[in-house]
Amino acid sequence: MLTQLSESTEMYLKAMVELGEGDEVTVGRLAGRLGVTNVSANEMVHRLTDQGLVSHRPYKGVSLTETGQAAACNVLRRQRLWECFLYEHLKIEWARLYELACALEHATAPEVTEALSVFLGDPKFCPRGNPIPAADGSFEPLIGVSLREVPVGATVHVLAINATETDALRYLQDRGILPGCEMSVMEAAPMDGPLTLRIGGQDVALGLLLSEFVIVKLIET
Amino acid sequence: MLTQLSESTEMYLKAMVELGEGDEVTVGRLAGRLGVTNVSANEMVHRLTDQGLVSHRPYKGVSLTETGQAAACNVLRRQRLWECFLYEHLKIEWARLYELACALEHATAPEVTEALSVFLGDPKFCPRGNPIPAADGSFEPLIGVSLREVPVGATVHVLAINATETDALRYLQDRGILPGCEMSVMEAAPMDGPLTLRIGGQDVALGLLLSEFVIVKLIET
DNA sequence: TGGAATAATAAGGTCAGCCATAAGATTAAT
DNA sequence: ATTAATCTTATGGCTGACCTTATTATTCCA
Repeated sequence: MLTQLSESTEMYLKAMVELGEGDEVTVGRLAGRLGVTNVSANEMVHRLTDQGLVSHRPYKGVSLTETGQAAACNVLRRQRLWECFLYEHLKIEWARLYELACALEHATAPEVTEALSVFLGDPKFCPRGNPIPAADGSFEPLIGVSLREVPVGATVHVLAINATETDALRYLQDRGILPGCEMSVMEAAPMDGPLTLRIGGQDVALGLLLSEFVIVKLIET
Repeated sequence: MLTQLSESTEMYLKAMVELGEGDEVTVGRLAGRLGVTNVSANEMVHRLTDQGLVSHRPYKGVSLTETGQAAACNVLRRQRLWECFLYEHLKIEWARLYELACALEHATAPEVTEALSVFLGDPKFCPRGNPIPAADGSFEPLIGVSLREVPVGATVHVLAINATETDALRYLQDRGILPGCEMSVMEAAPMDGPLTLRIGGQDVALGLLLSEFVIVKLIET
C-alpha cells in the first residue's frame, strides 16, 4: 500500500469514517472534529484530493475514494487494536483509550499491526464497541442509530461510543454510559437542550452534541 | 516532566546516550548516527541548548544536562520496553526491533510506559542486551567494551548490540552475533580493515565501524 | 609551525501543516 | 428574493526540521 501517510493525513481519513454518515462530510464538521480552522481543513482537503484519497464536491462535501477508504480502514484497524491492547493487557482507563491508542496508531508498521491482532486473538470490536476492520480492509459498520435521533420514551441498548475527546469519554464513563448498557430516553429539553436518560435507576443529563456520538439499538419504543 | 519533546529532539537525546562515551559527543558523530548533515545537527544542538537539554562546548562536544539526561533515559526506557514487547509477545524479527520500537516510543504516554513495564514484568534488559532505565531515571550502564577495542586473540562474551540500522542488525543476526554469544577475535586486517571473528566454528568478517557497536566483556585474552 | 581535518556560522531555500484576515461564491431559509 | 450562514479562495505569515553552499574558526598532528 503506497507511500506512508502523514499523521495529519491519517487523522483526516479517520475523522471522515468516524463522522461518515452516508459518507459525505462537510469540511466544517471535519474542521470541528479535528480542532482546526475551516480554512486549514479546506487546504488539507485539497492536499488529500491531490493524493487521490478523497473527492470534494465544493459546497457539498467530501467523501473517501476507494483508496482513501482502504487507508482509513487501515488506520481504524490500528487504532482499535491498540485500544484492545491498552484496555485488556495494560488496564488503561477506558476514557483514555482513544487518545492513547491514537498516538500509537500513527507509529505502527503493518507487521506490528498484524502481529498485534494475532496476539489479541483477532478481536472484532474495540472497547468502545466499534468494529475492527479486517486485515483485508473489509469492515462491517454497526447497525445502529445515534442516540440523538431516538424518540423520547424509547429504551435502547448502547452499541458503541464514537466520541473521541477524553473529557467527553470520561463524562460518559462516570455515568455508566458504556457499550452494552441499557437506558431509556425520558425527556428531550427544548431548543436543542439536553436529553434526560434513565440508566440503572439514575437520571442523567446528556447534551445533544455528545448524544450524537452514542450509537444505540432501539429495543423498545 | 515539562513540555512534550518533539520526535526529533528525542532522537537526538537518545543518540547522545547511545554514542555517549564518557558523555561528550562531537556534533559530527551525532550527525552521522542520525543521518543528517553536520550543519543540521549543529542547528539542532542550538535548539537543544536553548531548551536546556544539552550543553555545547564549541569545537569540543555536546553533553547532556541533568534535565537532558533524565529525558534521554526516559526515551530509552520506552524504546527498550517496546523492544521487549515486540520480541516476546509479538514475535517480531530481532533485527527489526529497534526500528519498530523506535517509532512507537515517540508516541508513548507516561502511563502507557509504566503499564507496559508492569505487563512485561519490569524487565531489566532489552533483547539487544541493553539495560532498561528504571522509572525514576536510574540507569546502570553496561560494564563492557566495544569489540573494536579488543586485542586480537581475545575471546569475548557479547553483552549487547548498540547498532540501530536494520541492515546492520540483520547482518549480525544472520551470523549469530547476538547478546549472550561467545567468540574470538582471530585477526584485524590492516588499515582499519575488518575483524575476523570465530563464532560457533565459523569465521566471520566484521567491519570496524560495525564492531564498534558490539559491546563485549573480555573473558580471555 | 603549517596544514589538514574538523567544527561552527552565515545566508538562503524547501516543505508540511497550521494560523489570520478578507473577499467572493453558494446554499438554504424566511 | 433577499439575507444569513456556510463554504471557498486568496494572500501572507509562522514554525520546526531539514537542505546546500560558502566562509571562518579551531584543533591537532607531523
